[in-house]
Amino acid sequence: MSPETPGTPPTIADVARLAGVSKGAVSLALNDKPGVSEETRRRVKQVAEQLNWRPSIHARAMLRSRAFAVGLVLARAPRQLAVDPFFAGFLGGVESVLDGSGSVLVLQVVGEDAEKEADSYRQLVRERRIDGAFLLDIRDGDQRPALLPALGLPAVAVGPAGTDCGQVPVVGIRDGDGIAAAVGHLVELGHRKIAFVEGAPVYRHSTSRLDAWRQAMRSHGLPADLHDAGHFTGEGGAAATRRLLRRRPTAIIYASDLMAIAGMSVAREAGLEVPGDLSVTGFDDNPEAAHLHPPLTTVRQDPVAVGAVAAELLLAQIEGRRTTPESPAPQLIVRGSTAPPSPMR
Amino acid sequence: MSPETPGTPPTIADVARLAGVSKGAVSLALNDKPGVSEETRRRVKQVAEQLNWRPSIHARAMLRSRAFAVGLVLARAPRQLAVDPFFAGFLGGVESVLDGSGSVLVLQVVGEDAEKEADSYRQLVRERRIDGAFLLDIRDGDQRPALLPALGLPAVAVGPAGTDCGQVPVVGIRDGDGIAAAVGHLVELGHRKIAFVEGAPVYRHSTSRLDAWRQAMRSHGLPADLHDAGHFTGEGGAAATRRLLRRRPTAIIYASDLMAIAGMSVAREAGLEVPGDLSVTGFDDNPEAAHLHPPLTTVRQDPVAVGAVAAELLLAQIEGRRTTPESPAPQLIVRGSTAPPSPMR
DNA sequence: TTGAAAGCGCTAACAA
DNA sequence: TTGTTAGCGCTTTCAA
Repeated sequence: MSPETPGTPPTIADVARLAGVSKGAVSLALNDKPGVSEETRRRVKQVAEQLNWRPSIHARAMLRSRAFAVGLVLARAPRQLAVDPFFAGFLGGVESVLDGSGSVLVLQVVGEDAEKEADSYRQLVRERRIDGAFLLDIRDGDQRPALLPALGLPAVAVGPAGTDCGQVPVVGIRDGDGIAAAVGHLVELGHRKIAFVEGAPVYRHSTSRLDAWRQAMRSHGLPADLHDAGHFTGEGGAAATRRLLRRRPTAIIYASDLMAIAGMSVAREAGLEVPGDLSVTGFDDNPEAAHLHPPLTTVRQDPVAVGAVAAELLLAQIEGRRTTPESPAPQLIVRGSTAPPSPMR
Repeated sequence: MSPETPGTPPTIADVARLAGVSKGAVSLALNDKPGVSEETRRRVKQVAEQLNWRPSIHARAMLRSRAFAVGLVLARAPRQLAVDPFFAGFLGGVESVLDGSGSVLVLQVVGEDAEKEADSYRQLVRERRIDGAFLLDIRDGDQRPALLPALGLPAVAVGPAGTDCGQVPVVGIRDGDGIAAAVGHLVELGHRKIAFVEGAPVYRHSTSRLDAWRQAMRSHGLPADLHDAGHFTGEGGAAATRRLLRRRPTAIIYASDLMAIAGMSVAREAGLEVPGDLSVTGFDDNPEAAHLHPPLTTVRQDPVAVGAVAAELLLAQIEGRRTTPESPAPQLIVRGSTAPPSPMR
């Protein structure tokens, strides 16, 4: 391994001196621009390699007015972040694309405060810290789809397919297809009283799942009247389940695994067997889902792919390229928490 | 709300011109340095406010050779990230401190490859992108405690209390106390055959929990022979449980909630009641833990506090200040998955 | 093909 | 108390 170089990192002047050329020549040589002989280019590259030199990101940023960084601002309480396996996968996908691109990710977590969130974006722009931004957790009446273009900041939104974000392109998540698959699966098993526990109505990815459930129910000729909000929390999911159970559904579709897990416990405490007396489906395919008792039937998205697509799209926008990204379809994972309804009920 | 300013952001020259002073005066005025009259300072500040001006981070970075950013490089597969509520809380805590500091967080996720991880740090330093870094997931034979100081990069490690990271200060997580509390709780209930499922032995936070279990068992005069590795995954936890169950423990302590959840399912499939025939404890207090059936007795850390302490320490180190951070104690949350052992077994 | 020089936006040392 | 100026490390003219 090369020896580490503590203290001041080498500058372009060091490279130039050692290669016996001017700073300008070094720049041309290393950026593969014409105006320098092959021989010189080779020597310069070798010296740069040997010195372990990289251009200072700040010096480059001053010239090109590019920060070589993209931003992700999240208005969520840490606890709400922990709940969400989508986020971790998304990050991984983003990084996989950023990796070779020369840009890095600047992450800010600001708690549930839309105003602080907007200020974060403003400040990142004013300080020229980022060249573009991701827009997650699109809300009802969200100001960001207007704010980011107004700031002159390229942006990519991630949300349910069909979401309108004005000038901001959207990587469409096909949550709806996942919910429809869950409804179809349950109908096929013979269920007719299929309830739905939505998340937090302020989020588009919550309302879109509710809408998808409604539409799927209607398309099967079933009433879409049994639903309640669980706010994506365990407590909320449990409370919604308690209320819904009074109306005797034979199956409940939850907009998240966490709520489904809480719901299963409530059902069991009410003396119902899962899936014998009540079928349950979740959403997300948390790591726990496959290892519950019974294992949870759920919808698996591919957050890594979504992150990669979003990052690809954002970089393309920043660099003025065009791409037509494909966003992956969700998948229904059928496990043990769904079964035909009991004839008793 | 102030109108957004698309296009080129204002520079210090714009502020100077509008305020009718020189650029130098603007700099002094806004950084609250002496050498400028109160009257001028007031006017300059007002103009800056009105123009919505912030100094370019890159220009400042060139002068002070500071990037006003700190780095966090994570060598984990996205799936392994999703499993871990600690990480999300830690991020939240870090951000809460960074928020008012003028620094931001640069995050890199590189997959499980120690060499890529090291290269990430090297590159961030060479490009002068960060002023300091966090060191998480300390492993056996980890090269980073040597690498980061060699790169001249201030760093703060986060790991089990007592971990030696050479020149890198460690924010000690007192996992051991949590495990000891779990053992104590079970012993008090009357258990004597208490097994332990560790995580992935390569991580210090895995071995430290195993060691804590051993030591606690011995201190109660019990043998510490029933243990197995579950690698922090659901599959691993299930497999370890199957093996351990043959040796008829009355309780199993798991090094993570995910493994505990998988273990409970395995026990139930083997015809054992939890907690009637087998008591179970987890670690992390995942959002699901309280909503399982039965709810899981587990150890809760305070990852938000840990993140805040680590960030505080890192900033202090970068700025040459001294602090003596306190790291919070973990807490045993007793729920329904633990009970006195059945007299039958 | 090469070298010298200007300038990106800012701070700090200087002179007025 | 002020305004001027020299750079920080780099890219990009422009001359040689």
